[in-house]
Amino acid sequence: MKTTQIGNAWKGAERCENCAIRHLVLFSDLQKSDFDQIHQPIDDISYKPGSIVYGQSDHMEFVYTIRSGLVKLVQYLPDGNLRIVRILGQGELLGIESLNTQVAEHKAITLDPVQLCRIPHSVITLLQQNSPGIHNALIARWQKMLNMADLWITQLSTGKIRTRVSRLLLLLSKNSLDDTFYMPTREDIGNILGITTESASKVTAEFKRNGWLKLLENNHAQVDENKLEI
Amino acid sequence: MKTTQIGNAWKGAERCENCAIRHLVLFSDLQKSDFDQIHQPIDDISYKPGSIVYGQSDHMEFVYTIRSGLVKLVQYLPDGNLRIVRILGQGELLGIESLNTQVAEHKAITLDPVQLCRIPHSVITLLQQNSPGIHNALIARWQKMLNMADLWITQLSTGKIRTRVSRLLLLLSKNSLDDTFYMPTREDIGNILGITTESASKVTAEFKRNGWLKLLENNHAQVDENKLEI
DNA sequence: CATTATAATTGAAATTTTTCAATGTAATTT
DNA sequence: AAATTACATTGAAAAATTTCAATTATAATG
Repeated sequence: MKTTQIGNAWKGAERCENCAIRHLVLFSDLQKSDFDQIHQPIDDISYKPGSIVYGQSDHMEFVYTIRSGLVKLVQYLPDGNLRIVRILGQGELLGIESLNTQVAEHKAITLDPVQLCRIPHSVITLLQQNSPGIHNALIARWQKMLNMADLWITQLSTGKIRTRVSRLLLLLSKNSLDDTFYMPTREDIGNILGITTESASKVTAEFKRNGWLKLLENNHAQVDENKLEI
Repeated sequence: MKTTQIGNAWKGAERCENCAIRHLVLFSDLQKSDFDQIHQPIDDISYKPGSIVYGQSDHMEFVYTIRSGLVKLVQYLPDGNLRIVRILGQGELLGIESLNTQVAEHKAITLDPVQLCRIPHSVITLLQQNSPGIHNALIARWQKMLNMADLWITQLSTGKIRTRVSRLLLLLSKNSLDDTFYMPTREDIGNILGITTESASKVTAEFKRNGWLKLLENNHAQVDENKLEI
């Protein structure tokens, strides 16, 4: 975990102001004067694949903007079982729920090399008082999260396994910028769909045999969207 | 569908101000001066069980506060299949997502006799500009929705059917104010859990035979929480 | 109250999914 | 490059779930 301080007590958030992906993040609507209010350091942190950003029930003092990479949100059942409830990517906010409760609802684990900006709760609170634009940015994130959660229920937890694996791969493919996408491990596919690792493997192996799914370097893959959509 | 106008162009929202469940609804934090800004009518509407409040993809100009009763949110898959993604009760907001997009993400159907307050989007927009308290009230609803959605994924879409039916009944029971709760039809249980009506029936019938579930008048029921928790 | 319609239950067979154990493959370390 | 480790695949049997068809119970209606 490598940390670079983006702003600090005297420099404020000038680097946020000029951030290459600012249009994608929470601060897109802010003005220069808004940035001048920020006096807490906003750190830019790099994570290796498989790193735990925070754990379920952790006390939280930060939220995290994803600059690049993918993060899975995992939730545990009382019996120790778990389910992956979302996968978040660039521009999305980790730990948004902790702004109100100070507690993380999920465990957040990086899937690939990830860069996050760590924003203190106090920065958000301050902006909420003085920079009304931040509200819409936050609500937009809530809305996106809820849409994704509903999609998880409707598309990924309903129907036969083959259908659900198809829907997941299509989703990953269509959300990707190029024609390849991050291919989760079979275990993760299982935990996304609520099925066993073996069942996930049987279906993905079948798709590969059919030529509908091609595995590439670096945990990436490519699908024939037309074939899977049937 | 019986409508009573709560406020109107000249009376404003004085009845909202004195609403018996105001502490539970979106307007809990508002001051007298806030209510004085409201000049659009807020109607109080009664629905019979099984009424459609709005449909998926409907153009929306209102959100709805639940004064009493239960409402299910249904989402359709492209193939015509459907899933119930949430059940909402007193104090919760229907159509919150339409505040940003003007479009309903779900079909909303009443489960029992329901009373709703229909609030024009314009009222919320106005309050967002002048009454900062409304933001927290809205965010609290987003957060509750997302918690419920995650719970639906983790608890209700994971595991064997018997476990999932147990979890659902426990959830309904624990969210209820008294020791009875609204018992969904077996078809609805199926659409909540993503299983067939028959499977839902087989398990609930078994619970009844075991004496763990008792059906009462009026689509209500009671469970032995200790037995189901095993 | 009798009738009709709707919802719930049940059982047996078919299908799907999991389980368990073994093997194959790929990536990483020594 | 060999050894080790982790991940992926496969097959057969067991278990869970769906399907389909029939029956029973409950609610709604004239």
